[in-house]
Amino acid sequence: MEYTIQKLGNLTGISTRTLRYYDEIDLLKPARKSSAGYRIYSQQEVDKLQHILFYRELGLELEQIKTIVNDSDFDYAEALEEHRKKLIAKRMQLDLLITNVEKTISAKKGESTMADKEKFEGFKQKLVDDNEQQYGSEIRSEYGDELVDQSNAKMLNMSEEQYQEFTRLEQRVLASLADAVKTGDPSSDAAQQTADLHRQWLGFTWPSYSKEAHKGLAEMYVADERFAAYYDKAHPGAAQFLRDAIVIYTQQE
Amino acid sequence: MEYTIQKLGNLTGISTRTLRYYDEIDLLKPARKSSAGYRIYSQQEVDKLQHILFYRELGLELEQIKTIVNDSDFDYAEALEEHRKKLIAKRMQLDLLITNVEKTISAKKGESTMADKEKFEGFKQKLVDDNEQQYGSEIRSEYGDELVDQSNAKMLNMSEEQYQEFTRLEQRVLASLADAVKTGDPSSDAAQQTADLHRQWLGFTWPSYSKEAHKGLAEMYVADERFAAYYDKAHPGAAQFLRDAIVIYTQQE
DNA sequence: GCTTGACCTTGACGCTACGTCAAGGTATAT
DNA sequence: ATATACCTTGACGTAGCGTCAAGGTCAAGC
Repeated sequence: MEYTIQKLGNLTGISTRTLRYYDEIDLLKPARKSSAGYRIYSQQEVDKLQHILFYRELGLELEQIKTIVNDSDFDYAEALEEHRKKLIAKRMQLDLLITNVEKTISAKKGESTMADKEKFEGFKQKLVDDNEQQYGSEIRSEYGDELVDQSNAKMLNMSEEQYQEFTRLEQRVLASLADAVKTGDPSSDAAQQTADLHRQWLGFTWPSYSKEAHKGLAEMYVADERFAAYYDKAHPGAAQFLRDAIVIYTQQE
Repeated sequence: MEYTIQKLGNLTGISTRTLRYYDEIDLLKPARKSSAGYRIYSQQEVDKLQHILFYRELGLELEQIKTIVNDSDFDYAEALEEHRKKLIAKRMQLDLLITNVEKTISAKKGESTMADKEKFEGFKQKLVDDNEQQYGSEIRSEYGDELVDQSNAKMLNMSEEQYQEFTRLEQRVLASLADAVKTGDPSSDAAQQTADLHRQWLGFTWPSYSKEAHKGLAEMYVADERFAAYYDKAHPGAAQFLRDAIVIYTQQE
């Protein structure tokens, strides 16, 4: 079966302009051209187009897609993982935006008592600061821990001390965990202390404590490899160990 | 104080090209031009630029900003609210994208037993369906339940990023609550929106949603002083208010 | 064989918000 | 006078097409 450009367009829901563009950038070339210069596509191109659309659906850039569909021995996995990171970074930026917009809205609505000018100045300053922070972290790496930490701090709207307290506590959890894991016993005092620190740490971000939630989170620590990696950084097997300790901890009392 | 283009650029961190561009599109014109044709900006323009940058920071398009800063009697609130909705819609699209990418990654890793072709076909179909759903729901309303549910589904396998997402959502609940409580009306849109955010937030830690459980938790918010203290931090009486809002929310429909 | 209408071609501008030369004039200090 | 820093306008490039525009081709009906 052969298709003219419009036939193919109707089949796939892609505009003829787009198909011509894909031809132009060497992403998808027709099988041949008719004597009058018409583009003729065959089944192979239909299949290839489906591949292309698949990746386009995932938000990849056409240049990347070109590489993927042309190089048969391309590392899809890595490309996708890379792409995922980019998307997540984007989402974090969006989150920042949304928060700022919401702040602005509520400030505009709520505190008309405040001198408008003054308010504005405050916002301006804040945004400038935000900007610098963001910019700085962008330079550091694509989206390193810093950005995450900073946006967290900002978002949490914690006071600075609180935030430091929070991160300190996190460090203490890690340190304590590294220590406890050496005992090899999740029911040991050291391990149970770690679990308790972990509970306190949770208190910063969760409004309430429940054993079930705590245990649920612990399960996630082993189920999700990214989480696991975070804790295993402290010591190999630490995520598993922490899970066990928390399970015991939540069964207590 | 008067500024040449570069002076102004250094003052505000904006490139001269950008300033020239803003002149070109009539967003920010210099106060006057020197005899040699140099752009001269005065204090007024500095202030206006700050306004512009403020809105730009919020992700508004320059055309919109032009309207806002030129029409003195413009409805900021509505424009911002509109913008917020757009951002949220974008974020949900991003969430879907991320989900799809993750699905693809895990499928590639996990089920290499499946014939590649077959797998692909499935995905294609799935993506098409997703697409239609997405498109459909976008038409139905700005962001219908489907999208919310879909993004919820993803959250159930919480990863590290998702955990951060979770904490951010929590902050949004608080911000929204602080805003809503000022209306004094638990049935107001703002209050109901807060309740809805709260529901979404629950989705992170509860395997399934039920109105009863939701309402039960709300009751606890006033019964237990620790809960109350947490929410009252946002605004005195906020816990009570949130309870009332959730009760109304769960009675809906 | 001619007309009509549907389909095809290439070419080029438009969109967003600038970055980045390029070619040439201006201000200031030495 | 010269070096240097600064200014101007003009124009191309970015991603992924949408949207004319001007003109050639094909099948069908007369």
